[in-house]
Amino acid sequence: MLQSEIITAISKAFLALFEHKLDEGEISLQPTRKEFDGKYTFVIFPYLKITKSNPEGSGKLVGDWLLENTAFVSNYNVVKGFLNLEIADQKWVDTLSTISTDENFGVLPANGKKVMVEFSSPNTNKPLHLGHLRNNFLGDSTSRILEANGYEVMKVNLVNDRGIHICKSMLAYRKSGNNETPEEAGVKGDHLVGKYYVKFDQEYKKEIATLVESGSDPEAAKKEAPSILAAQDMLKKWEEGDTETVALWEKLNDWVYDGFDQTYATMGIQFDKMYQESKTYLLGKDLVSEGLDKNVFFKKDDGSIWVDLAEQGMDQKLVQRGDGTAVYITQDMGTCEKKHDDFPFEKSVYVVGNEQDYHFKVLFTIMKKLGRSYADGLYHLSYGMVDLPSGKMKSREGTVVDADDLLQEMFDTAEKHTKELGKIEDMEGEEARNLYNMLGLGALKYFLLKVDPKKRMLFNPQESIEFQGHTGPFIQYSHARISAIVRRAKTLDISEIFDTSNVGDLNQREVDLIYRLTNYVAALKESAEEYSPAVMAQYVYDLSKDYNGFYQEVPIFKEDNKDKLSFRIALSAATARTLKRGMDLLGIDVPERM
RNA sequence: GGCCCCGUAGUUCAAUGGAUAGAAUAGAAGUUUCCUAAACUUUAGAUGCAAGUUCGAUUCUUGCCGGGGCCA
Repeated sequence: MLQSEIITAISKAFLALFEHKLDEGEISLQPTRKEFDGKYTFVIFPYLKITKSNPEGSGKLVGDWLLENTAFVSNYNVVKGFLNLEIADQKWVDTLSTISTDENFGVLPANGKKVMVEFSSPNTNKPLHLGHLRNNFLGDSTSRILEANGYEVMKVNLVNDRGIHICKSMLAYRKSGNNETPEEAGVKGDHLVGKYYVKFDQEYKKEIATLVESGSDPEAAKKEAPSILAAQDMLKKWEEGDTETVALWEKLNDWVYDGFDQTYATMGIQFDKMYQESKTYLLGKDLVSEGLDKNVFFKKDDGSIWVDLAEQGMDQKLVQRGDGTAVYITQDMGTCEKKHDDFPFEKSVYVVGNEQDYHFKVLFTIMKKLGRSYADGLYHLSYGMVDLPSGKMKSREGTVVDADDLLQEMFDTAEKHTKELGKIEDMEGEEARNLYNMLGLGALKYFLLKVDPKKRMLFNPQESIEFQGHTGPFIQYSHARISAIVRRAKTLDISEIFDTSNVGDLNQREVDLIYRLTNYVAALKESAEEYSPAVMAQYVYDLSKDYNGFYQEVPIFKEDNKDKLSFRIALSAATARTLKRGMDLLGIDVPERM
């Protein structure tokens, strides 16, 4: 809004002054640094060839033009090549008025484009862990941001429900499970199945040790151990459709799905569509023959089929084995095609860890070589691993943080903190419980989302449950405080909630805060571009911080501030709404009071 | 061995090639007649090393060092 008006004006200035058409896309404004006067800064250095003048002279020309030809630039100064613009108070007031009255502020109109977001992608042999949480929150938040940017979004979850890993759980269960059910065991279904996965691995390791003791080569022992042979045999049976095997598989998978459903519900995450690998793993073979026909792929002497990606700076990549069986990338090709058939997207985002960077690079290149028009819209939202202070998480070594346990711990901590503060003694059971969950989940989501997705991050359990500083609860608390002001304002007799005749001169804090509010749309767009909730997280945090500082300096209901009461209430209301909107894009609820 | 990602205050994170590298937290010192002190204010503290590109480099290029990942 305001930024784009300034950019348009600068573009006009260049046309008028230098007879040069400056594309609005290439003009960028930045916030003026605190130590200088002004609100927006236009850096003139890059345009000196166009202005054919020195930085100071060029800045003065543009500044003078803006001063004369716009109503909103009230003053300017030039320091070296930086043109600092000051904005008229009335413009800030008008801007706030727009934010306060526009019900759809910060939601861009539908653009008619479809985008699919795939995330979560759990395996059905064990429960969700901390790494999945980063994935889920990123996928969910990205979906919300894309939606707010006008896209029609479909959230999908491709469940890895087949393969050798699930056979391992099945084997161990059949051997020592005594047909126990999750109800009997008193645990969630996914945890029960995970238990047998661990059991299998213990047994398997013992067998290897025995074999090595009796003189086997360690590598060979891994392949010859009875357990692994049995698992492979079971996988074969499953693929052949053996009734008993499939029945066991279905039973265990159903339990796991039940468990996942509970966890997703706790996290507040839903999907529009589920894909199962058991139904998609045979896809892609027709694409292999298509690729052969089009000479995109080639066949080696042993019958195996490859693609040569040397042109793209990669190696040759196997797409089908000599015996005609598919490899991992084959089914991904097929699934990609199927997803597009189901939902003709312009963009498709895969939220998958960065250990698969190369895999997706290859996949997208192949789809492009096969001539798929949508291939340019394929995007791998790659994210780094979550480390613990003790080091890397390894499921086999039991150093994982279980998602359900962690969530519960967050809720418990929120309850403990809240009770210690003794603030909500008037809240009843249900309401208080909701608040604890809102706070615990908010703390966790914010902690995982505020970091640039592509970076590896450190998860410190102690810090994640902090409620002070750069955290979700800090923002939630700010929202609750502002809500209290708005509530109280309603009990006062204020004829006009936003009376512009009563504004007078704006102080610095007020301008800063409106300035911050206007950045919301910019943060929204930037997030969609980068698929980065981190940008939005930073935005809401800065807004909260500014508001708290504002209130400290300009208490709203203090006697000597009465003249601007309605204006400040409008400012508070707009801040609360924008905070809520931003937090919604992160998938974090904000309380009205806490 | 080949390719990819990451190295910023004690710690965890920021910074479209822009001005004196921002926050938070831990440390030091303060603030409550006014919304809800889960707050606010002040203070000290950092770009792995070495070159190059240019008006200007945390950012781009190259080499080295360190951490992680992928491919046989």
